[in-house]
Amino acid sequence: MILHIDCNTFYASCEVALRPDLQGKPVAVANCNEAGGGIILALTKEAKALGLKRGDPVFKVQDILNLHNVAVFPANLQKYVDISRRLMQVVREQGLVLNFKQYSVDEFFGELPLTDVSELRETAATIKRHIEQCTGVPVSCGVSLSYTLGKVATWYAKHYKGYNGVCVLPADKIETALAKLPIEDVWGIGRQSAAKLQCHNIRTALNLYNMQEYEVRRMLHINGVRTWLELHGTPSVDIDAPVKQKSISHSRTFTYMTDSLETLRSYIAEYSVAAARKLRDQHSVCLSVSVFLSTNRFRDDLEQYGNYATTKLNVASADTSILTTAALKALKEIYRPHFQYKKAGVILSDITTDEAIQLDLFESNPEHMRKSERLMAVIDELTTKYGMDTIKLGVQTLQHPQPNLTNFQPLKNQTTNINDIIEVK
DNA sequence: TCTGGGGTCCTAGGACCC
DNA sequence: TCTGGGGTCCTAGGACCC
Repeated sequence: MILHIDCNTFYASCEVALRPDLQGKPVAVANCNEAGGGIILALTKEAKALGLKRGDPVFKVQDILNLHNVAVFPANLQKYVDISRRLMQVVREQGLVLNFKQYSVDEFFGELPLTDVSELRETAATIKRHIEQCTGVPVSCGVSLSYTLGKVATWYAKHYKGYNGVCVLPADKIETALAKLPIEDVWGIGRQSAAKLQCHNIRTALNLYNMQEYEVRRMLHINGVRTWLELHGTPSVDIDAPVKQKSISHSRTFTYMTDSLETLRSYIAEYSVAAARKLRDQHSVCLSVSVFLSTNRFRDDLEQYGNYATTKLNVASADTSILTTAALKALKEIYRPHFQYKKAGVILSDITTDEAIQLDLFESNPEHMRKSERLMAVIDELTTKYGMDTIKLGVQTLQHPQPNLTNFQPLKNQTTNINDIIEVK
């Protein structure tokens, strides 16, 4: 049987786990620590009770946040990744789950070599307790015949209190469970597919389950068929994460609109530096550097413009200055004066491993490449040890404002910085 | 529904080959 | 002049996920 584990309000739970004094209090995590305007990413149930919702723009709910003194944390992905790694580790050490894999930062799949329903439920409950004790993060568990059905079981574990966070869905209960599940809550059925299906009066997961395979294929193509097979108990989705990412991007929505090329150059340089670092961290190089720009899509009183361009490199690289130069060249191609820009980003693609770089017949200089590698290694070491601001390109000139919140929490790296470590008295 | 960010895979159509 | 058949590769756009 497939086990699915989903962390409850993961980002918020991580912050509370490292700040026990906030247990039972309203806590929000928002991505408002950098240049972005920011939206709410995660909320504890106490914060949800105030009417706050995931996706709310921070500026719109600022009054509620301040009135109820909600603790707002800037999103700190590295910390959440560390805690999810710890979760992986404690489950593997416990040894009850086979083939335990990470699907996303807060979701996991594995296999339980059991058939008896009550045994499955007890084992899943044991795993849940162990995770919560070792990480401080509450989780929900679902067990069934396939990945999608495992997620269906977890949906029940979360939506019905009586399950206490653990739901086992055996073969003879599948149809009953699918009958109460809205079609748009099925994993793999997004907004577009849900709308299409609803036009054909397919409103629940059971309606989809009862369709013929060829009908599903015609409407939703191969991925729809995979979901359909999963609902019928045949594991068909690939949950194995690729070893290396095939594209790496870094983008932000700016706090203020700007029409200045100099400002945009500074943003694009900063995003290139960040993307190049991610590229080196996975020991890759890239051949394509793309840049995109757009105006504020929510301001219909202003003229809209959006575009992107790609610079192809002759030799694959992960050198910050080479990638930044390429990005600035692409920016120059698409920049038009007199527009108010709100968002920009850099995307690195055509990624390959840094172990076998195809040289350019005429232009490559192995000596330069060795120097570049050493320089990047030194920069990465410095910024890891002393912070990202330690050494910068000349074109990076930006300062970032802080949001205007009474209970805004300082960025703390309890999992990586000895000075931020949690104190136990 | 709406002031995020970062990914993946699939499909259709065009350009090209023999 | 005659209205084939069988491929590959690339790209943009769309759909999905967290």
